[in-house]
Formats: sequence, structure tokens, C-alpha cells
Amino acid sequence: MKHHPVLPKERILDTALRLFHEQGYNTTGINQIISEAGVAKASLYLHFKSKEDLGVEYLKARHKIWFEQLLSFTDESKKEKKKILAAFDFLIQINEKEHFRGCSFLNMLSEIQSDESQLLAIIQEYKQQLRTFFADVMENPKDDLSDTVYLLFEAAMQESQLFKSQWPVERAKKIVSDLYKLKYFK
Amino acid sequence: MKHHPVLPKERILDTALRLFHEQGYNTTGINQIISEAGVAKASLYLHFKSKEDLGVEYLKARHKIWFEQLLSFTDESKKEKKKILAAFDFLIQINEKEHFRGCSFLNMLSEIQSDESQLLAIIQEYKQQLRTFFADVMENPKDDLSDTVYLLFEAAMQESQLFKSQWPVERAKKIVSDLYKLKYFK
DNA sequence: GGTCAAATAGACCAGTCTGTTTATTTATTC
DNA sequence: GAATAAATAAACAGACTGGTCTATTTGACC
Repeated sequence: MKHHPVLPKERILDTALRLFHEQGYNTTGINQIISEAGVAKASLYLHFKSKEDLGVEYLKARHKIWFEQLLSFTDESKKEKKKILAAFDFLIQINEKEHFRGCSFLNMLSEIQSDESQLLAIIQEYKQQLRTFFADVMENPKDDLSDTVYLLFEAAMQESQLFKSQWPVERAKKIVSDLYKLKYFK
Repeated sequence: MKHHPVLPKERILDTALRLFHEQGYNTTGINQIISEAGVAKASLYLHFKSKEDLGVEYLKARHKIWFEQLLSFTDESKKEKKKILAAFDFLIQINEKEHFRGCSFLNMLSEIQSDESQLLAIIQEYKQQLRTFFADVMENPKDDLSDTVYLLFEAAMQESQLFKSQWPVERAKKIVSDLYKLKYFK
């Protein structure tokens, strides 16, 4: 096997990563995925037991990629304020790159029923990690303060998807910056 | 006609209002709508020319109901700060009533493609109205200040849907309240 | 009672959906 | 070269999709 540079399983996941994010989970059919991945349908069901299972792997992979990018992007800044503001710059960059498709996790959330608990639990876990990221960066451990940043960050992502524009991110970043000047986070 | 207390067209829209919000737009089929509305399929296509058309009417109706409720809920408070905080209480109430299904408009946004411009334009218009609502309530006309509230409000709605909990709303409300104490909005 | 529009049930269409199965080919390893 | 596993194409199932159409019934008004 594997004269092909990328294995079928990987090609499937890569394609799902792209299509689920670009078009949404329900809108994207299994047939489009296998066709664009250049893979047989039986191969998909060899590596993933169902579409929902592929959805789970999609969220896991997306989380890994997204979080690693965030960490490496913010790692350059050492001081708290700069690090926080860098997170918003990361958002601007990813909006640009992905044409304002917003957050994979929140998009998925809108598509699932409350009782599809597997997917919901994963989404909640990953968002909690983002929340913890901000809390860890900030020196003052009060939840109110780190959640101010977390909520503004989440809103920035959502609203830039909505308006297909960077203004919500720029605005949120400026608000956070102003709050630092006001010593709100001390 | 009309021995029935509610007209077919109205029953269809009422049912769509419920099902699209509870289950999502793509997940909800035309057949479920007509079945639960107790209406013939031909009747649906007599009053609405397509599912997307029904989707448009759904957004319009939802906007009307939601906004009227917000206005009547916040109307009792006369002072700026109380009015703003009342908006968050409204969110708590609607979360309770609708079991944390979040914002109809943002949920729809996640399901559509960027080029389904009719739906996107409507969603943008309604969110812009909400943004204007906060700007109008607040005395200091600086955009940064009213958008701080708008963004926190939006995040509160989204995150309470995500975590199926009121804490994001309570948290956002407290943050806004603290910012008033800090004279951030002056 | 006659007229007309609104609403009905339900068959039907052409596609799409996820998922299964079969039979064949490909590539690796011993 | 034989054995083994991975991947393939393609047919197939069964359910569901949005939408059209026909033939019939209902109810209101004159």
C-alpha cells in the first residue's frame, strides 16, 4: 500500500476538515467527501464507523490545529496584555485565511440537537479549554476578569462571521486594550 | 372557510417558528412541518413558494416577536443602567422558556452558505437593529461603549446555548454592572 | 341552491441521504 | 511467488428530501 503520498484515512479527514468547516456538517454529504478525497465509500466506512464518528474526529482534529496555532501565535508575546491582544490578532488572521466562516465548534453547535450528547460534550470541553487559556494567561485570578476577555473574544469571532468583516475583532481588541488602560484587570 | 380558529397559513408559520428554532433549519423537513401543523402539502406551497421563502418568513416573524418582547421587557426600566441590565434579565427569561436553544439568527447563520444572500442580509439587518438598540439607550454616543454591551450580550446568548446554563448571562451582566461602577460608560 | 375560492388527501417525481455489500485490484511482506 | 491486508469501483438498499399535480371536499357569500 501507500504509493500515494497521503493515506486514504488522512485524505478523508483532511477533506472533512475543509468541507465541514466551509459548508457545515449537515449540508456536507458523505458522497461529496469521498469524491473530493478521491476515495471509495467503503474506505470511508472502513476507517470511520459513521458520519457522526467522522464528525467527532473532525472536531478533535480541528481543535488540535486551532489551538496549536493560537498557542504558537501568542507565544511570541511575553507580557499579559500583549499576549491577550495577540489572541485577537490571531482571530483576524484566521478570518482572513478562512473567509469568515467563524468557529467550527459553534457552527456545529447550531446544527445538532441537545440530545446528541457526544458532540455537545466535545464542544463544551474545547470551549472550556479556551476559557482556561485566558484565565491562565492573566495574573489576577478573578473569573470576572478573564471571562470578560473570553466573552469578548467569542463575540468577536461570531460577529465577524455574521458581518463578514474584521470590525468586531478590531472593536473587541480596542475594548480590551482600553480596559487595561483603565486598570480594570488589576 | 375558517371554521378553524387559526388559519392554515398561520398554523404553518407557527409550526415553522417552533420547529426551525428547536431543531434547526436544515434538520427540519417540510413534511414534519405540514404534519405537525395539520395542513396539506399543497396548502404550504399555496402560501409559501419554497422552503427558503418559509425560512425568510420565519426570520421575519421571529425578529418581530423577539424584539417586541425585548422592548416591552426593558420598557419598565427608565434609567440607562437599569435598562441595560434588564436586557440581560430578558435573556435569562428566554433561555428558561426556550431551553437554551440560543439565537435563531445565529443558528441560521451557521447553517447557510455565504452566497445564500437573502437570508444573510436579513440576519445582518436584525442584528444591526439590536446593536442600534443598545446605542440608542446609552447616553454617551461612543461606539466602543455601546458595542461593549452589544458584544457581551451576544456572547452571553451564544455561550448559554453552548453550556446549557445561565452562568454566561449572569457573568456578562455582572461585568456590565461593574463597568458602570468603574464609570467606564461615562 | 349555486358559485367560487380555499383547503384537503395523497399519489407521484426526481434526487439525495447514509450506509452495506460484493467482487476485484493493489501493494506489502515473508 | 504466495499470503495477507488495504483499497478500490459500483451496485444496491431504504428512507427521506423538496416540490408538483390531480381530484375532491369544505365553507362562505349571494
